[in-house]
Amino acid sequence: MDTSAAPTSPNGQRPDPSRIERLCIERGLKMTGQRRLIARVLSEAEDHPDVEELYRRASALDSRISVATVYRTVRLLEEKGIVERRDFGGGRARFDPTDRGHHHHLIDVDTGKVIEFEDAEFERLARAIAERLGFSLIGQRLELFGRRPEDAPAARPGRKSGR
Amino acid sequence: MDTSAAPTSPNGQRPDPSRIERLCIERGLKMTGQRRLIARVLSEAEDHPDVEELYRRASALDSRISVATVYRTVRLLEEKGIVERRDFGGGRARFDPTDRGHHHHLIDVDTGKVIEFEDAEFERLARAIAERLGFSLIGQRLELFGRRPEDAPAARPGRKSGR
DNA sequence: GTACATGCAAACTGTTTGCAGGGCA
DNA sequence: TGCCCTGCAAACAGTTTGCATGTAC
Repeated sequence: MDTSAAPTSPNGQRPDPSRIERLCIERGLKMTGQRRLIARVLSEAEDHPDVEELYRRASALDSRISVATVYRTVRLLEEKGIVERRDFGGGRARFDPTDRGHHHHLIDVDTGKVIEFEDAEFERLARAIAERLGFSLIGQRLELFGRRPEDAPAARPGRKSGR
Repeated sequence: MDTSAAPTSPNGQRPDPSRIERLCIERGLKMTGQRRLIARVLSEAEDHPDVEELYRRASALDSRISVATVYRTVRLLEEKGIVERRDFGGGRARFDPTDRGHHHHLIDVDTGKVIEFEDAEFERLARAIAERLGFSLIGQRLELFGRRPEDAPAARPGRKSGR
């Protein structure tokens, strides 16, 4: 997509560290070529890729990487709080850099597209509900499934949650 | 848990159809011994069992059932809208009879226990958010993850659940 | 009687892990 | 240089499925 986004120093030096790479260094991770690669793919992603997709994109940039490494790296990043593991159904984990800020998702049931949103009132409400039940809120998961009123596809609310 | 809940006719006839079994019949499912068994286990469950747990409970009542059948039946019930598939993390699907009404879940991150709750304000808010984004709300998923404060006020047993 | 449900075990999918070799600090 | 990372493939867990047999309607 955005090949121009590969920042290279004037004389062919290593590209500038990506957003996520900088975070990795900050948290003291040893930066190998593979980790740098994954960091860059994640930095450039505007969606929520799963491991397979990360592997595909990383391989395209440099094929000397294996899925096992993607799994290990992604888990490491999760432990360091650099990405969050998401589950939108479909059985594969998807990943979301935390530095994009806290947000939730609305899934378009017709197209499968995922829209991010934030809502302060919801945050407040979630905390209030947890407290009402005698808990302090650690985390939350909110997903809305919606349909654009405009288009009227023949199909009924499809149930494509199969695995 | 509630073994006394096995309803038997005066003279040892077949137990009355369970809540879920009635729903199955309503939707035209062929009722075999195994399906009746699973229907009963689900009717009596007050938590959100996974397949393994359903299998365990069903086997205890009648060992002539296999996991494969539990998987197939549970999928069938989902297609018929009789149960909902849930994912509370941990990699196994858990099941929730729909006739218990619409509700959300708070998961105790320390014990794994699941507490059900409803909240009218949230329903309102969810619809409003979807509309704001240009969608009409089809479905939603809300899960809160919480921790009981150290000096826990030993919250009253509300609607408890989980495993 | 027939179409469909079941049990068994093998197949599949996503993910993790042991081991030998390689690379970063 | 030493420790950790990586690739490979085998191991795993949850779930699905093909086939022969059994059973509800």
